[in-house]
Amino acid sequence: NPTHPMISHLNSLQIQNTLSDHSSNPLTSLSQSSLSPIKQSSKLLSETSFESQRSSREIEEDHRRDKRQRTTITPEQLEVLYQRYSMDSNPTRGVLEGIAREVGLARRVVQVWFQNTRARERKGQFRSMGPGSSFSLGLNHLRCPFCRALFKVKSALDAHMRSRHWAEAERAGYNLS
Amino acid sequence: NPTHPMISHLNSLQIQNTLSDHSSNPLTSLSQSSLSPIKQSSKLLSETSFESQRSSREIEEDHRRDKRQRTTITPEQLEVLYQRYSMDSNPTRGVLEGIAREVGLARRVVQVWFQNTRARERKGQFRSMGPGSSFSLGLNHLRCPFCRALFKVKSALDAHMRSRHWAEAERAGYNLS
DNA sequence: TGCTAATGAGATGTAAAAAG
DNA sequence: CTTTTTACATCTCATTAGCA
Repeated sequence: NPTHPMISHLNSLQIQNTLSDHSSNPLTSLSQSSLSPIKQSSKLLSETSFESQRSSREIEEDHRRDKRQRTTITPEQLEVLYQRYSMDSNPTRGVLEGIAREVGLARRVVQVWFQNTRARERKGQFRSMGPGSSFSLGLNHLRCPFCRALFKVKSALDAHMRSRHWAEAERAGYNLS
Repeated sequence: NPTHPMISHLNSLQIQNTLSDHSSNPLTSLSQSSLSPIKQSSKLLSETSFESQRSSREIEEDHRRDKRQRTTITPEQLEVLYQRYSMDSNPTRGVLEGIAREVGLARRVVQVWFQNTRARERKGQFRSMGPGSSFSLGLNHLRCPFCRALFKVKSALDAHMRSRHWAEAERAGYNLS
C-alpha cells in the first residue's frame, strides 16, 4: 500500500522553532493553496512534514490521486496525544507544533486529531485509551465558560481564556490571575 | 464592495478549504498572472526559525505569490503588547520601535496592532489581560484633550501632549513643564 | 463494519489593506 | 491617524470514507 504515510520518525530534521520563549517567532508563511480554476476535487492532503523529501514528481502523482489519505496513528503516538490532551484539550498553535514534533506527525494531523477528540468527548463517546493509560474521561472536568473547550488543569483553562476569550472574560469579571 | 477587481476573488469563498495545511503547499497550478507585486520589503518578517524547512522552490514561489501575509501573534507577545498598551495606547515612533524589538515583531506589525487595538477599544471590544496584569478596561481613562488617545498614567499623557500637541496645550493653558 | 481520520461549510476573531 | 473591508487562521458540527 503506497498510501501508507510512513509514520516513522525520522523527522528529527528541523529542530528549529525557537521554543526559547520570549522571542517567539511569528511564524510566517502558511498559506493555503488557491486551488486551480479547475475544480480538482480532493485536494492535497496534509502530508507529514518529513515527506517534504518527496520529489515534485511524487507530489504531482498525489495530485492525480483522488483518494483520501488516512494516517494511521500508532498506539505509542496515541499515548502521547492523550496525555497532552488531558492537560489541555485546546493547545495553542505553538504547543500544538511541539506535540506534532514530539509524536512525529504533521501539525495538521495533530490539529485534526484534537478537533475530532474534542468533538468525540463532547458527544460523550470518549474512550480512555490504551494500555497503561491513566487517562479517563470524567476527570477532564473544567469547561471553558465561553466555549465548549475542556481542560484538566486550571492553568490550561486560564491560558485558553486569556488567549481566546479575553474580552468576554474581562467583561464577565473573571480574574485570570 | 467593489474593490480590487484583481485580488478580490481569487480565493473568495468557493471551495474554501482554508483549512488545510499549508506548509508544504504545492500550489502547483496556475498561472498567476502578473498582478501587483506586493511591496513588502524584503524581510519584513522574521525568518527566524522555522523557515529552515523551506526549499528554494518554495521560496521562489513566495516571490510570485500575491497573497497576504498574516502574522500570528503569540499569547506571550500579546501579554507584552497589552501591558505596554495599558501604559500608553499611542506610543511615539521611538517607543513603538522599542516594543517591536522587545516582542520580536516588525515595527509595522506592532504599529498595526496598536491601531487595530485602539479601534477595537473604541468599539467596546476591548479586553484587558491576563495574569498579573493590573490593566482593566475601564481604567484606561485618561484621554488626551486634543485627540482620542488614551493613557493610563498621567506622565504618558503629558509626554504625548508635549510631543504632539505642544501648541494647543500652550494656548489652552496646560502646564507641561 | 465500527471506529475515526479527513473534509467541507459556516461562524468567529483579527492582522493587514484600503479608503477617508 | 481612523474607519471600513478583506482575507486568513481556527473552531465547531455534520458528514464522508479508509482501514484493522
